[in-house]
Amino acid sequence: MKRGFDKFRAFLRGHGLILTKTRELVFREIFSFASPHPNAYEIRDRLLKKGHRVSLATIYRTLNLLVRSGLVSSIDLGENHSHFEPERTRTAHGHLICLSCGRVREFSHADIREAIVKIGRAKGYRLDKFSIQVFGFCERCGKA
Amino acid sequence: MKRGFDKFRAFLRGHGLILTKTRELVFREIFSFASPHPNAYEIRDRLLKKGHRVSLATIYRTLNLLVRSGLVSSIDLGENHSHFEPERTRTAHGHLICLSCGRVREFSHADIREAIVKIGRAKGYRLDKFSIQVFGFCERCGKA
DNA sequence: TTTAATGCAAACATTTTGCACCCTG
DNA sequence: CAGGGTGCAAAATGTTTGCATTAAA
Repeated sequence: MKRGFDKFRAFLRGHGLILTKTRELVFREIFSFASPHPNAYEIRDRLLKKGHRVSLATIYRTLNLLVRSGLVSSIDLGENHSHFEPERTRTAHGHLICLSCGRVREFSHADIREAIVKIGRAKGYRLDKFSIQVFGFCERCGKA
Repeated sequence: MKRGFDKFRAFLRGHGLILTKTRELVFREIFSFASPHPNAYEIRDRLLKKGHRVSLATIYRTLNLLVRSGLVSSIDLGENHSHFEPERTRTAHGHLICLSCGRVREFSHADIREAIVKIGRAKGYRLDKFSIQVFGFCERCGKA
């Protein structure tokens, strides 16, 4: 996503930070959607497989920058660590997590989004973002 | 909630476990709603103030039992640890979290609940539970 | 050349676990 | 008395940070 990358560069510049090779690698890995909701370790491993050795410390630091810039959001999939995904305001979506096999599917919810915006407005909040996690058993696992 | 307590006792019995004084204390603390979404440390401190010294290990062990029994749900409020609250299927609600002051308010969403159930059904999932977190700035903090 | 970025290891925070001892049925 | 429960301390995660070194403008 060229647009996103430019935004990242602008964010860095605006904060007196530099666009480095490493930051670009992390950015591109997330925005490649190679795995839809990677965690920090997955990002590290994927980069390593491509021959890029980036430390977890740097990955976390870059992830924090991306989250602060609004380009990436950190999501909770019911595990004990964070997952990350490109922020896509246009295509509002939630996550459907199978409690048995762990599979994560997305679902869109433009209608739900509207309902939430309305709720926020009614309570006087300036909304930033929201997330929805739905837990259950997928078709395959549900047979049990 | 008498009903809930009976359910806890039944769950324990059904798993060859015992209802002890300590487990009852943790259960009652959560269901007292003294603080609406306590984390493990808050539960420990509240019990301590009432003169009950319970170790964090036991609190976590009991919380896990309560979550497994379906009586309590673990929620993510955007901090780095879990919060817990009594499960209330009837009064479906989400959490509205202020990014500035951290205040957490609840909102009900019977309509959203229906939309989600419909989505789950369409995808062949047997739903267990879902959670919605909305982040923004509350009226007071939004002025800035 | 100057300032920030990186890797490493140590520090942190949260949660889990092993083990000796305690309680409960 | 037997089996699970508890506290303590140690281990296991996931994430952040201090510091010496490296790289970018």
